[in-house]
Amino acid sequence: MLGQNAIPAPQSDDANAIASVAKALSHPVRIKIINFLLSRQGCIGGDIVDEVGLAQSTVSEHLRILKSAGLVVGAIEHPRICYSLDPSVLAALKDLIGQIEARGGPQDAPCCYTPGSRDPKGADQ
Amino acid sequence: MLGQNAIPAPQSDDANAIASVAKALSHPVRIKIINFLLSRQGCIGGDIVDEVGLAQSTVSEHLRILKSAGLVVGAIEHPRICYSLDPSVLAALKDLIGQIEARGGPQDAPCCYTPGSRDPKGADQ
DNA sequence: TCCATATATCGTCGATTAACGATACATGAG
DNA sequence: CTCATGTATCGTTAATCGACGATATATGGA
Repeated sequence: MLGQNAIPAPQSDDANAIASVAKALSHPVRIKIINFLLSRQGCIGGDIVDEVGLAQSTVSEHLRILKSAGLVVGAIEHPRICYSLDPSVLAALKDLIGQIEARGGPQDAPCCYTPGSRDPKGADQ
Repeated sequence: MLGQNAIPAPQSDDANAIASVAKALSHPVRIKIINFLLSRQGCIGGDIVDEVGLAQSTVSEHLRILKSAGLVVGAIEHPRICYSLDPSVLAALKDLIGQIEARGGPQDAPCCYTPGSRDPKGADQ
């Protein structure tokens, strides 16, 4: 937990960008599509429709979301589209995760600005 | 509604877990809250309500979402709650991002299984 | 030319989300 | 006990999402 002062905390500009990428990742079907793209060396046609058990139009919509988030690009092949992953938009999210991990768990944080009270016990909710 | 219920897809469990965490990160206000928690050494009371410009009940709801995703824990202090970050649930998402980044951009992937066609140009929409 | 294949788009419907104000709940202070 | 403070919950409403079938579009092949 040392180097993170070299990395400036993402400001409200980045909040929207990070949230957009996270939103694209926030559906199990889209995670499955990404895993499927990872399991092949970068290209698939409509095998994705078989992989997830949903209608073709639904899968196309999920692919549209992934593409508009920049996570997936589609190169036009024959009548097919060749989909592949583009990691560049993940940098800010990865950085945020790194910052969170860099600070360790909540047990490391001595609880804060109460004048004269006892130690914080791990109470949730 | 018979989609991914009983499908024996390999990483089905993982997909749900990753999507849940990503969903908690998929709103700009929640990213701002996380950034605010990062900017302090782990603890705040209701300063979050001042930071984001929303109603107290709305902020409480966002905190509830972050807590139920496991990203934030709250230790009860005086009348306040001491919030802090818990990085442990981020491991799977971080791993997925690492896998995507490890494979490089789509330009590295020679496009796939079309028998005798030319190179794929970057056609996106 | 016409057909088959692969993908995208449209319209709809039910479910979920995000926001708010009002109010309830706990607890330390006086 | 009563009040003030900080947080959570409830009820509502508008907006967005996820899924579907039907249909449109593009293009290679017969």
